[in-house]
Amino acid sequence: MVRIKKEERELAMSHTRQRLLEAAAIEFARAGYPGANINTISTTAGYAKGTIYNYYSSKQALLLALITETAKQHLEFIVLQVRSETDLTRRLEKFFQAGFEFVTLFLPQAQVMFNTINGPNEQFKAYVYDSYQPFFQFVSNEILTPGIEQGVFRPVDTISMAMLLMTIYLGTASQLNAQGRPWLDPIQVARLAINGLHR
Amino acid sequence: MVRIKKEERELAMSHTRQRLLEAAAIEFARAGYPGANINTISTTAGYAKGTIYNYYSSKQALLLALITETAKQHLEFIVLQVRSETDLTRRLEKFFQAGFEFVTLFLPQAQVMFNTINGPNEQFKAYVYDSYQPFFQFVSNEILTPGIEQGVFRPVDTISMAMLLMTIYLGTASQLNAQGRPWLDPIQVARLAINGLHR
Amino acid sequence: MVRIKKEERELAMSHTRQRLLEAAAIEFARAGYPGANINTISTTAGYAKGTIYNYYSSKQALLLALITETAKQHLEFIVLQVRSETDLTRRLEKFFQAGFEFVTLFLPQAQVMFNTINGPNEQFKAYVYDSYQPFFQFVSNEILTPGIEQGVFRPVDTISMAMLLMTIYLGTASQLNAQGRPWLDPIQVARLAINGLHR
Amino acid sequence: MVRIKKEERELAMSHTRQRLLEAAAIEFARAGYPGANINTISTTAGYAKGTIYNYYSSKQALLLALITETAKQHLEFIVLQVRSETDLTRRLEKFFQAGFEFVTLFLPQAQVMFNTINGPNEQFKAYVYDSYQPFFQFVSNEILTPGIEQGVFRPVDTISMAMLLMTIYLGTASQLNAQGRPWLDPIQVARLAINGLHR
DNA sequence: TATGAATGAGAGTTCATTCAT
DNA sequence: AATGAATGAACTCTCATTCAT
Repeated sequence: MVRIKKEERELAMSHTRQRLLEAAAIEFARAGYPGANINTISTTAGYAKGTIYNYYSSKQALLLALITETAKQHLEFIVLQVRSETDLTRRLEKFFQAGFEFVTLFLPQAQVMFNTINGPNEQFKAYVYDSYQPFFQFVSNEILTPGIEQGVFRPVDTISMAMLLMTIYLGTASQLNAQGRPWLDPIQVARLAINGLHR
Repeated sequence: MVRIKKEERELAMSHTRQRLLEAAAIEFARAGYPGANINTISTTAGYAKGTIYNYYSSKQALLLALITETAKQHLEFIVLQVRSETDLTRRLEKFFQAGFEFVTLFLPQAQVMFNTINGPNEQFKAYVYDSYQPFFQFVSNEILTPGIEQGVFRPVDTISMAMLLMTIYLGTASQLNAQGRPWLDPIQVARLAINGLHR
Repeated sequence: MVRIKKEERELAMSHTRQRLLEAAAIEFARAGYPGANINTISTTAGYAKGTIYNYYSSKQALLLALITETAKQHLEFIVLQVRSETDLTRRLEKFFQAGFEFVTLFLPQAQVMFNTINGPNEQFKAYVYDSYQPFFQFVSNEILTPGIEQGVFRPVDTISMAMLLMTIYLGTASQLNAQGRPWLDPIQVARLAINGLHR
Repeated sequence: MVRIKKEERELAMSHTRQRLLEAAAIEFARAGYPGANINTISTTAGYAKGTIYNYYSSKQALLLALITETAKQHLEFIVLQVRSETDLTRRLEKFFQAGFEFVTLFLPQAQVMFNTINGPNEQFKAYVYDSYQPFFQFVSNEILTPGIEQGVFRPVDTISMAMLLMTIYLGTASQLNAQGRPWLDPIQVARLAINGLHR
């Protein structure tokens, strides 16, 4: 009895948490961290002002939770698609394609990441980098290193090149037109990177 | 007599204005627009809180003035160096080199531009784009178009490629290490772009 | 259950609102609109500075709410007493008497009205006039017009005479001695008006 | 030589003083004392911000000087016209007529007096009353007392009636329409007062 | 005498956070 | 678990006043 109630409660709380994170993404994207309004987040999620503090201890904690969550989704989303290719050049292409697709599908979340990583708050920036470590590892281990080994790519420092590719991806995908879509073509960006990497 | 006095005064005011802009760059870079503190800016510049309003009508006006000023300097700085080269490939390389150098020399100003262009405020973003129009024109007219005509570069849409290059430049140059220097090598970035552009 | 809670809350909020309006009257009366201090108002009402903005969106909104509220009370107070008389001359006398009594009973509110109507802010002045329209109507319809019809008063333009009487009332009742009481006798003022009106 | 220079200087200063007072009247009338802007006053007068402090030690001192000056002019203006009549009833009428005329001719100055006397600042109010003492004396001594002696007016307490008449005059003359003219007819107001006073 | 750049106290307002219900 | 009234620190901006020139 108690068990069931507990489970129900946890389910409900998890649901609330999700709604709050979604609302937080929208509001942080709209106004940036300092400009974001806690009240707006709660209201958008369908709750009252105070509710948010039952789930997150502060505005800052809310942002960090959102970053963690988004980084996880982001990695998962891209890894799945990239791994579906075996050809390394195709993988690189897919990396940019999937990346741009993620931006389109999870626009507010993506905007928050971009703004945070390009924003002035060093603490938040570092947190994003930490959260994206697996991402760098993935690009290095499953695209660049095997590509170099197979002689498809020029021999480069994989970690720093992974960072460069990530930077290019983030930089280009974050340039959005009025409809909130990237105005650069992922294929064009990918081709630039591929040409630059091919031996 | 009056003439000299007036000139002296204008010189002094211009000096004050410069100090305020410099301090504004530092503070806006440190904390972003919403987090920047007007009092800190004045104090950093060596003046009292109210003085800033003798020169700029609002915090927003101050930021816009800083953007205008920085864009002018930025363009001038890069154009001078790029034009010293005649070879188009070297020009592209120089573009990235000079760009990265500008970031190192005018770090706070550069950070403000990067943060603004990647920040959530659409009005400010548009203002930066407007201020950088001559920049796009320059890359298109004096690097890409002649390069394509001479057969050095692949035929591409020069305007959209100029934007892509700018985006890559901004994206990569804005990734700074703890010492405030770009942790990517401009030559590496330039080579990627050049390889991507060569026919 | 929820119903009761809601009602309780609304009651409490209404109470707070009243306290804030009372405090606002005192402070606006003490210092005038531009000189009034929001912090003082909140504190006088027993709340913190910010609380006021949970109820009124701005200092201006607070003043307008106070004017509306006071005009309503003022009209009600005077109408009730004037209507208790049937003789028109007595009604006019009662009008002044009740008016002066209102000033004594609701001194800060009355002072705010007087100061506002005589102050330099045209917007506020117009708002007061609008709020007092029922007042002019009342004096015209229930004192002057029937008085003229019964031959008690000289035939005059009732609306402009109503304004004149109001002006005299406001002008005389607003002259307060150090104890905050009108230093003119309402009866004396009324007699002047009555002699002036009698045929 | 020195003598002449001194005189010249005093003449110039007196001229400056006049212009400052005129500008002060306009600005105080426009915005009230707390809302009035010292800078605007100086500029309106054709001087720089600091100049005003060479003549008046503070904003408050400026207002008091303006009140003194205006009261003097006001009295002079009315006394002259009232004394041209010998009939006491005509004198009372003339009192209102001249008073309303003064408002029309010296609108900003008049508005400042009205606003000050009806405003919340007790110190300023008291200063106005002091400055108008000769006025009360004049009405009492040269209109009411002889009128009662000649049996033209009812026997009343002249001082308090003088105050009442002044209050009515101030109250009615201060109600200005959009063109800045009193919207009550001085003759109508005078007749009311006369009817009220006649035996 | 006139100037106007500099000052800084003080204002209205916002909003993250608390906590009693 | 959810609420929302209350809080008060912190912010941008205004403007009377000073004073070196």
